[in-house]
Amino acid sequence: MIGTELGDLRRTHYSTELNSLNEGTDVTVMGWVVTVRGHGNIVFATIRDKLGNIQVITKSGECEDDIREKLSHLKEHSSIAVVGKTRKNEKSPTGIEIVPSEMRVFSEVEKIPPFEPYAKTVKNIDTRLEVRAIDLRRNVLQKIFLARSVTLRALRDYLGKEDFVEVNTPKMIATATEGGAALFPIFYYNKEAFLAQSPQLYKEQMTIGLERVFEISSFYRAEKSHTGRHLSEFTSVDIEAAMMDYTDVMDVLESIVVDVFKNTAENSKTEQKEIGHEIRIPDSPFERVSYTQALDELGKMDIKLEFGEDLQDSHLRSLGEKHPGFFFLTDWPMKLKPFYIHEKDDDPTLSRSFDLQYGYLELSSGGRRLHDPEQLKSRLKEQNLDPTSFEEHLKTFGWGMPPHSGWGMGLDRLMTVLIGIDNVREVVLYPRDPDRLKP
RNA sequence: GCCCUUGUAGUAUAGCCCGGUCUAGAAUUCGGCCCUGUCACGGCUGAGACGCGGGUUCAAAUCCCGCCGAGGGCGCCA
Repeated sequence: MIGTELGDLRRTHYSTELNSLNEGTDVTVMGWVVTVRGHGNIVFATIRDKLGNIQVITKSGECEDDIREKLSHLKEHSSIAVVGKTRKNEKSPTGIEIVPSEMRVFSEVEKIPPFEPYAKTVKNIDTRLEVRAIDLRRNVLQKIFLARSVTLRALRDYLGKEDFVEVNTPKMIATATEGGAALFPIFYYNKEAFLAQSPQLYKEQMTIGLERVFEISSFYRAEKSHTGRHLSEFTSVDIEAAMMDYTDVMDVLESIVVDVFKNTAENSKTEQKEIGHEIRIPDSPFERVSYTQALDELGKMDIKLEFGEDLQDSHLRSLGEKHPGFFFLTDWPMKLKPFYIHEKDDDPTLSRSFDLQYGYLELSSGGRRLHDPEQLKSRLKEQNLDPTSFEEHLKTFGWGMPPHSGWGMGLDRLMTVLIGIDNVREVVLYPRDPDRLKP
């Protein structure tokens, strides 16, 4: 019997659950055709679902001829259900196979797919992104996003244990004059508005009531960056904590990174195998290198920089070679840091700030924030920002803003490090960059 | 914004440097036929491509120019 509708039919087992069943058990599996191998009077097909593959065998005399006939012409990626009995057979790839008594073809492939479902590597990332949904059906991609899911859970678990409250801040904002990265303008009824590039101001305000907050969300930067580590829409992990100095949140960052690596390593064993990368748990504590030390180290490599100069990508690459793996770059000059960063007590030209590096790759940056509104106002002026644009933000500081610190970490970059891939687009479902808005 | 690389069937590629051998080759995919234990089955057979527009030349996939597309790097990056 061959049908086309789901009707009352439901899956009874996933492919990987069949091995524990007795021979002759009635099962219904649902999934997608991977390959069909015809031999005239005997036709094999491999069906995949989200957990794995299972072989279907249609042999003349064992199974209706029209099922065998139909199956032999199904194209890869077709979505089907097979109802039948299990049979153990050593010649089957998984030791068990299904002899069908009924088949339903939900959706038959008409167009030729751009690549085979079993393909491990397809060179052209653009071809894949054009048909991302099909791309994501490939094993490797499935495993990457399963690992990402494990990582997200580990982050939430850890921060929850440390009494951080998960919050959701607005992504549509009114202020455009925060300096730094360019914002995406949007229409907000009859007003101009922007997509948020960070939860910075909101998460700071939240420390008044909730003390410790975190957010994992998408943010937007209209920078025309063409690199393997920038996206126009990216996922950021942000925390902000009252009554903590920057060294305290560095400790949080260090242990959450180690914890996430440990957790993801343990809970994605099959994923790592499929991806072909073994997650290594980093040694802690991470090395802490001050900006001033970094200048010295670069000087010894014949790279002369004046105090106050920003570290270019090439400089970070040199530092990254000297400090492979994770390390903190701390105590940056005030002038290189945003207006809300707190200076050091013993040297007001230096800030209580840090970046977390993985080699040359910047994973996170954070620091101690100013909580005195007057200081904030004068810092805004120093950086040629208009304090009136920040009135909404500043007024909250008049009601008992505590000392606080925090950081933001790029989740997509963290995933590339975890998985050992060098392009963030591989670890984002539908990446957005200056040249790609679809699909 | 700047720089480098690149564009050949559905896909991934050979050919390009050094123009004629290209009627553009092999793989996979797709169509047809054969096959009762395959497993990316196999065999036979058929179909399918030089991004677009100019130029050089007796002759252009091949050399030159422009456009378009793609990849990467730099810069930018609360």
